[in-house]
Amino acid sequence: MASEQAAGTSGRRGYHHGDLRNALTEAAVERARAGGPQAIVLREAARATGVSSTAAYRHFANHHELVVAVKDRGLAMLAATMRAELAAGEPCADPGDEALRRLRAAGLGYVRFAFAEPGLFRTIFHGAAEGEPLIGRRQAARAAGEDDGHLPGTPDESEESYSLMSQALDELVVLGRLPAERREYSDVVMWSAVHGLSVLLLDTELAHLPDETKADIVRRGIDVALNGL
Amino acid sequence: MASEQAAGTSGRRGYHHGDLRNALTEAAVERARAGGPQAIVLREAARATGVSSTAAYRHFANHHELVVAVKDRGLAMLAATMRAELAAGEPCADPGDEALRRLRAAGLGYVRFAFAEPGLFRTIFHGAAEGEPLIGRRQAARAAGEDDGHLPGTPDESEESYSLMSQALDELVVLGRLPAERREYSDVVMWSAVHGLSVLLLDTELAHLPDETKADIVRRGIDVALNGL
DNA sequence: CATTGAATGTGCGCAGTGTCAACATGGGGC
DNA sequence: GCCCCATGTTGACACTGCGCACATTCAATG
Repeated sequence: MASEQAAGTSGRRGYHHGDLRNALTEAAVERARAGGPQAIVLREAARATGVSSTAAYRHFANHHELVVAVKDRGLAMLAATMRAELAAGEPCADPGDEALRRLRAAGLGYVRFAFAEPGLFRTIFHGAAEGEPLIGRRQAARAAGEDDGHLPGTPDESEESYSLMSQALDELVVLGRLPAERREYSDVVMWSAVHGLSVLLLDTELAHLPDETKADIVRRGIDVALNGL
Repeated sequence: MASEQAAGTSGRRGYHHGDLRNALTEAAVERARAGGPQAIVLREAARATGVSSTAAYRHFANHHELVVAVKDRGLAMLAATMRAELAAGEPCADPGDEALRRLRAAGLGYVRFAFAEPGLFRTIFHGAAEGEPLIGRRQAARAAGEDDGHLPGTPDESEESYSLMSQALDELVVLGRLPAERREYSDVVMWSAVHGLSVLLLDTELAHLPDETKADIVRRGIDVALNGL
């Protein structure tokens, strides 16, 4: 009866699937890529995986947990895109220029991901109405003991996409390219700049602009942020 | 049978309601304020208005149109908040300073609205998956003839929240506080800055920060944008 | 190796949603 | 005064998330 999934791929060995949670998540990711967070429907994911709807509830307490799983995947892909953007450009000789290049590349990677995977991007930032932890959920792994200079409430370092920008900013301070007193909140402001660009160019009439114009706007936006810092 | 609505308020005079579309929209706005876009449910709005669910389809082609109506109201309230913020501060003597003050106030008003009405704010920017006109839908009123320097795809002037910032920028150029060659895209960048701040401080763990910290971040963010321009 | 209990998957049912089709009503124009 | 059409109503369909009772399998234990 299992129509869609060929038993070959990480297959179900009989009655038990073997990796249902992952399979469901993957199916959900696929839907989210195509249709955004609204397209994540538990029953459909189950159907696509060739399993009954209620089976999903053995691996996710409710629909929302499925969405959270998709968010995590999206976050990982976002970080990967940013890392790729970092690696793409060639390093600058001067350490200060290099740190700046990395900051800019991180921001660009952020926006690029939003454009490349709008469905996932929208899914990542969705449904935060009830103060749920949207980013950096993996903090559970770290005991809540140490009191570093870490701004509480900020995405913790385990969230790579955030730390990529944050680290570059730290370097800029060390290298004297950014006055230390302006370091505070700079990470959040930088993040907010690229996020705002992404959202507006994606979910607004600005989305209808030709791609080159969008690219110009993004460049301008990032420049403004870097200048302003 | 009509349980909730007292027949007093703009009442139904018998079988026909008289102003159903508005009544439904208002009910929907109320739900959106409390629970964001997801809370806009057509049947509920009808129920709250004391009317059958399908009656709504005489005024809205589908659920989405109801949401659009709520968006429009939200947009109007956003503009009102920004205008209020403009009027709140006292004007500066120097025209240049004044234009700058207005730009800053407009941005601040934007963020303030997001904080004051998160549900509506989220509703305004929601579900743009299929290139729908999110902002400035009233453009239908204006024939598509004249070719001003208006960047096509940009929210048109009828969208007040946008034009408030745009006008302030124009004044800055006229008064020589902003080089003309940097004027292009400045509006979008400014908009994106305040939007990014709003979204992140609302739909992220940053939402858990104490209010004063958030205010600091917003100030910093706006300063960075203004500086960078 | 047989048994047994927990993990996993199935079927069925409930409440709630968006939407459509067929019918009822009543207010405004001839 | 009559008739038409905008407006509102009832009933139904397909779909969703989710809970409950039952079926099956896997793995550990005697």
